[in-house]
Amino acid sequence: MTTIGDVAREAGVSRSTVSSVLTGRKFVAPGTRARVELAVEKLNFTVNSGARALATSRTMVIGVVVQLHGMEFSPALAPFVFALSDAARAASYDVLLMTESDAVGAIRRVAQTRRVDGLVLLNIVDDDPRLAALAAHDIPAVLLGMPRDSRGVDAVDLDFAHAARRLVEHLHERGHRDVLFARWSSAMFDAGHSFVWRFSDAAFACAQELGMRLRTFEVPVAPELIPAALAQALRDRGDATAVLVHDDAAAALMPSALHESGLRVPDDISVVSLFSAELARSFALPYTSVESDPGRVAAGSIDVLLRRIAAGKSAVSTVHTLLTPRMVDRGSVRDLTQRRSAPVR
Amino acid sequence: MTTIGDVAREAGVSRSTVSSVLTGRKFVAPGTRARVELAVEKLNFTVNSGARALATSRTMVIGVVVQLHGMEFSPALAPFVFALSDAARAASYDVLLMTESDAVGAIRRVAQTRRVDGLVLLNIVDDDPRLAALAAHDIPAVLLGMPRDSRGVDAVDLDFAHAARRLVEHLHERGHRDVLFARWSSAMFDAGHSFVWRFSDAAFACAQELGMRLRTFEVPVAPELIPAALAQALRDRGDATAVLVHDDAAAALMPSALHESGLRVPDDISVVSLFSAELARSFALPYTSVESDPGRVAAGSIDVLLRRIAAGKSAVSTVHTLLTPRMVDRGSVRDLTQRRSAPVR
DNA sequence: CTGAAAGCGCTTACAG
DNA sequence: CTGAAAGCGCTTACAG
Repeated sequence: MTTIGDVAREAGVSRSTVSSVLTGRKFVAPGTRARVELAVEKLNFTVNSGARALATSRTMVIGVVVQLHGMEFSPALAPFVFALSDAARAASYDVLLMTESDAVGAIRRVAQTRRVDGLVLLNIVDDDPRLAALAAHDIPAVLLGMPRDSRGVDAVDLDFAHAARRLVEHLHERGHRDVLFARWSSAMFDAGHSFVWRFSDAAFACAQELGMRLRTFEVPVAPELIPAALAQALRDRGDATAVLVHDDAAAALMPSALHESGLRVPDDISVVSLFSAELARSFALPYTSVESDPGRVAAGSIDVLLRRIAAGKSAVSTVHTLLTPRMVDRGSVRDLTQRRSAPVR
Repeated sequence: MTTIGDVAREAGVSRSTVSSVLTGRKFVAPGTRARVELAVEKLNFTVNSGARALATSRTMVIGVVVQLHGMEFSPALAPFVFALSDAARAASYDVLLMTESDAVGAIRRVAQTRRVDGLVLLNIVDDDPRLAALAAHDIPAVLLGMPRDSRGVDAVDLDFAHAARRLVEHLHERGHRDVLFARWSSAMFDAGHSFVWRFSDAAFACAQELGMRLRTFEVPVAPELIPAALAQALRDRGDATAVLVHDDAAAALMPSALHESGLRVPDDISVVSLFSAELARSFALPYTSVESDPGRVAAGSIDVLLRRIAAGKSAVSTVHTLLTPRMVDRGSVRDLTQRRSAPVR
C-alpha cells in the first residue's frame, strides 16, 4: 500500500506538505505543489479514508435508515434510496444503507462507532422511536418525511397538502363535482404516516371550499386484493366522474382495476394521482399526476443534512422544508365544462 | 467522546487489556474481564470503527455496486439490494451503496481509499468493464450474476437454465404443446445480460426435447408499450395454449395485457413466469412461477464474498454457484391432458 | 495473565 | 512557505 510517506519521499518534501496539497487547506508554493501532484500521479496514490477519518473526525459517509414494515410499497420507496445515493455522491459523500428491522439499535451502533457523519431517515411515522434514538446520540440527521412533531430534527418532504389541492382543483376546473377518493388504508393513518393525512385533510378541505363531493374508498393493504376491490369501487361510483388516487399500490394497479371494471379513461372516468415518474414508467401509468419527485426530495434532504453537519452544535433553529410539487398532465381528465354548461344556456 | 483509555482507567487496567476483551482474541482472566465489561457498560463505550479499521486493515464494510442503465426493471432489482444489506448485517458487515454511473471510477475510488473490504457487483453483463477494474485493484469481489466469462471472479446466481426447464416441463406435463415465449428484448441479449440467454437457450432446448413448439414474442423495452404489445401478441397466439414469460416488466404488466386482450387465466390461456415473491405481492401476480429468490441469492453472494475476503491472496480457485430455484404453483396452468386424450380414444 | 511500546496513515497546530 | 512533532483511537507483537 502506498502512503503519504511514499509520496513525500518521491516529491522530496515532508509528509505535512503532501497533506497540505491533498487537503488544499493551506497555501503551497506552485512549484512544490506541482512536484507533489506529479508524485501522487506517478505512484497512483489515494488517501486512506479510514486514516483521514480518524484524523479529521469526519467519515464522509451518510447513513440512510429505511424501515420496511411491509405496509410500504417498496417499488415506490426504492427510488428515494437510489436518489439519496446519487445526491450524497454529488457532495462527495458515500452512503451506508441501513435496513435493519431494529432501526433504533442501528442508529445507536453507527452513532457510537462513528461510522457516519449524519443520517437520513426514511418513512418516518408520528412518534417514531428513531427520533428519540437520534436525540440520545446527538448525531446530525434529517428526516425525509414530515411527522407531526419532528422533535427538533430537520425535515424535508413533498408538500402533500399542496399536491392534494392541485389535483382537486384540476378536477374542479374541468367540471368534476363528484369524486371517488381512493386513499391509503386507515392502517397507514393509524401507523402515523403523516403524509397520508396531510394529503387527505387538504383534499377534503379543498373539495369543501369548491363545493365538491369526495367519497372515500379505503384501499386494502394487501396488494393482491386491490384490483378487485378497486374495480368494485369504480363500478359502485354512482355519479362520481373521476377518481383521485392516493396510494402507490392502488395507482400501480389502477390499469388492472380499470380493465376489470371495463371502464376507459378518460371517456368513462377521469383519473388523477400522485406518484413518481419512475413508477409511472415502470407500471405504464398514463394518468395525470403530481410528481413525488424522489430526486428533488432526496437532493433537498442531503442539502439540509450537510448544512446541519457543517453547523455542528451551534444550534441554529430546526429547518422544515416542504417542496412544492409539479403536476404532469397526461390527459386522463375529461373536460366536462362544455357538457355541463350546455343545458344552462 | 469516550475512548478505550477511559475504559482502562475506569477498570484499573491497561488499554491493551481492554482491547483484548473487546476483540476477544486473547485470554483474559475472568475477574479482569468482568471489571472491563462493567466499565464498558458504565461508560457506554463502543469502539471507534475508523480507528479499528486503521489498526486492523478491515473496515467491516461491503460495497454494493449497482448500475441502473434504464433497461433494468428497478422494482425487480431493488429487492436484491435490500437483501444484500440484510445478509451483510447478519455477518456484522455494513453496506456501502454505490450507484454511480461511472462504476469503474467508483470501484477504483473505494478500492484505493480502502473504504470497503469487498464488493458485490449487481447486473453484470458479458465483458463488463467493472471486471477489469476489479482485477486492476485486486479487491475481493463476487458477482451477483453469471457472465459468460467471470474473469476469475467468484459468482453466484440463480440457475436460470434450470428455471426454464422447470417451467417448460410443467407446461408439458399439463399437456401444453404450443407455447408463446414472451422474452426480454433482444437489446438485453445484445447488452450481454447473460441470464436472458441462459434462460432462453434452456427453454428452447427443453421444448425441442419434449417436442413442443415455442414461439418467440420479444417484449418491448419501454414499459408503456408492453401492455398493448403483449395483448396483441396474446390475441395473435394462434394455437398456443400457454405463455411463458421471462421479462420482469412483462410479468408485472401481464394482468393489464390479459385484461386488454380479454383472456382469462387459466381458462383461456395458461401463464408461467419467473419473478420474486415480492414482485408477485406488489403487483398482485397470480401466476405459477419460479422464484427468483433475492434473499437466497444475496445470502449466497455474501457468503462467498466473506470466504474470499478471509482467504485473502491465497488464491483458492474461483467459485461459481448456481442456486437451484423452486417453483411456486399458483394454479395458472390449465391441465389439458384430459381434453387432449379424449379425441385419441 | 497483563502492560509498555510501536504502529496503522493521516492531519494540524506550532515553529521557524 | 515548509517541516518536525504530536495526536486521532485503536490493535498487536513482545516482554515480563
